[in-house]
Amino acid sequence: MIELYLLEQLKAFSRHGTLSGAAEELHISQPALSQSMKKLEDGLGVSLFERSKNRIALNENGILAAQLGEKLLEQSREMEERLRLFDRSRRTISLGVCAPVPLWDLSPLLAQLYPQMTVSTQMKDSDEELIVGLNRGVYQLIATHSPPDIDLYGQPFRTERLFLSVPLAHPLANRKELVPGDIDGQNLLLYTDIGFWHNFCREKLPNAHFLMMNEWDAFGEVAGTGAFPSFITDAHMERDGVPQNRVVIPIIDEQAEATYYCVCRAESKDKYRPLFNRLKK
Amino acid sequence: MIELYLLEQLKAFSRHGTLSGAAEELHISQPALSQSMKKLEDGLGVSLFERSKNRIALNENGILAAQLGEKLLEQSREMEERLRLFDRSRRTISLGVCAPVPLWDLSPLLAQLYPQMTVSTQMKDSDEELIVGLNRGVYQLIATHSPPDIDLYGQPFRTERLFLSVPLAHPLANRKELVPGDIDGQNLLLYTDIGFWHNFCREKLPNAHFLMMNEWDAFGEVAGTGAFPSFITDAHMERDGVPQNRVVIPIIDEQAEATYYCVCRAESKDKYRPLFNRLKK
DNA sequence: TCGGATTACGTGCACCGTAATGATC
DNA sequence: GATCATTACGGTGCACGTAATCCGA
Repeated sequence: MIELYLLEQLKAFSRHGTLSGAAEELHISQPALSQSMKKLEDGLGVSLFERSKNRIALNENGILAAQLGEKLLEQSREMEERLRLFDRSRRTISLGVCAPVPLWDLSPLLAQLYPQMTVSTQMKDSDEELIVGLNRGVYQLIATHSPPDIDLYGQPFRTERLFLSVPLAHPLANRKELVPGDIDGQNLLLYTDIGFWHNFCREKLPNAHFLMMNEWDAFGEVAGTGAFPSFITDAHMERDGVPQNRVVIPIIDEQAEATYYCVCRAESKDKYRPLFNRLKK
Repeated sequence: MIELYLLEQLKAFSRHGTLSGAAEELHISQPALSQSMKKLEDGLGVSLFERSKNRIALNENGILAAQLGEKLLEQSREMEERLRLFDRSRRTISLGVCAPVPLWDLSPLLAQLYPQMTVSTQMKDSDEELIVGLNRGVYQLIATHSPPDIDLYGQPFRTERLFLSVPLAHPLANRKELVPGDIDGQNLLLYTDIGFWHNFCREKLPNAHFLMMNEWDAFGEVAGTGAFPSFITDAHMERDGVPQNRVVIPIIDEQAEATYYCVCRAESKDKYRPLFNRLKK
């Protein structure tokens, strides 16, 4: 049986055209490479080189061998790659979410229920992307804000409702409720990683001016103290409390309220049964 | 880089399910195999086995690795096979002929003109088969009894004419010439390896009874002394002389005379130029 | 107790390096 | 003389073997 390191050496020679050049690249001595190539010819039972006294070159066999060898090496690399990827996928749960809040429930639960697995998460704006990813195996679990198709399995586990947080002195501060039209055109402070809520902003507030912030802490600080209105949700207030010195006004719109569903492929239902049971509570 | 012998060992283990069984098949010791499998896991950076104290089995990774490994080994074998075949084809001229007689000219000429090549010959009943083989690279040269298509290159180099050889006492012995109808229905001695002449027998002598002989010497003996008529050709008589105590009668039929053409692919024309030149004489 | 896996340790070979030689420019 | 390949020879790592140990049926 011919071994791959010999093919790697042949490949190097094929690139350089000289044993010395190839040997240098391979970090082995020239005589060692010379012997290896003999060994390769011997193992294959086929001559691969035209040898003159101090010159060596591939013959037709050698050219073909170098091509086929390179292909084989490529396939071997692919195989290793696939194995490592498969292994990684076996020990990680890839979680796709449509917004940050579902993570608050799912992350700790997954860590607790599957302690030997690592959880990797990705946020997408659209449920469609998440569903495609789930079906393709990119995700094992997804959190959407729409009920799952019948060929998937899932259940609702949380709702989130959108409010506007404005400074006390803000013109809207005395309102009891708002519709998107009240906000459109304003300057608004916005955290970048909000998943599908971006769609709400794009569709319902096409004329608003957003000040995007991608650091959560900094955003929290500015949102709590600055002069700009910002969005906040019931979920956030449950966790972090109601902001001081701000007026929090509910937004009345069908898209201002979301129900989150945890979804997996139908065949994985049993595997994630513990998770779904816990989410029911 | 992972080496193939490790995959071979993994494959053996995958078949047996135990290290001891696989080690036996591989003619190595059990500890050696145990270490090899560790080395494989280490090289791949992936666990392949579920180990309990005195039991070891493939895990999901291992199952996949065994599958992929087997595929890779298969590809490596294919590569070796292809190389050896290619090498063989480089140093052999495959010659397809439609009858034995063309070999008398071509074999010695090829041996003389291409002394470093070995010549392998194959006989076929139909020119079509030969031409397909030529186009597919199965043959480098063919001898047909019909002129070559325009996309091929070839030239005529010999004719052969069919006679019937009958004992002196045979009812046909006084005839000056024969047509197939005179012979059909008779018992005839026939050598098996006659190439396209079989077609003549099938088409023109559908009711004849053939006594097939596949050994040339034995055939020659029986044909020269026995009571049965047999075919003979001018080429044979030129080489071996006219048979004693027999009457040799020409057969009158368009298919009873053949002109042989030596044919190669158009792009090989120059390569076989020396051969064609010699055949012209 | 037997079959099977691992650990520990020794060994031989194969691969590689160094040195020397030969050959061509 | 410089470059490049081969031959010769010596060293070392590694794949394998043997022996010992542990474990479970």
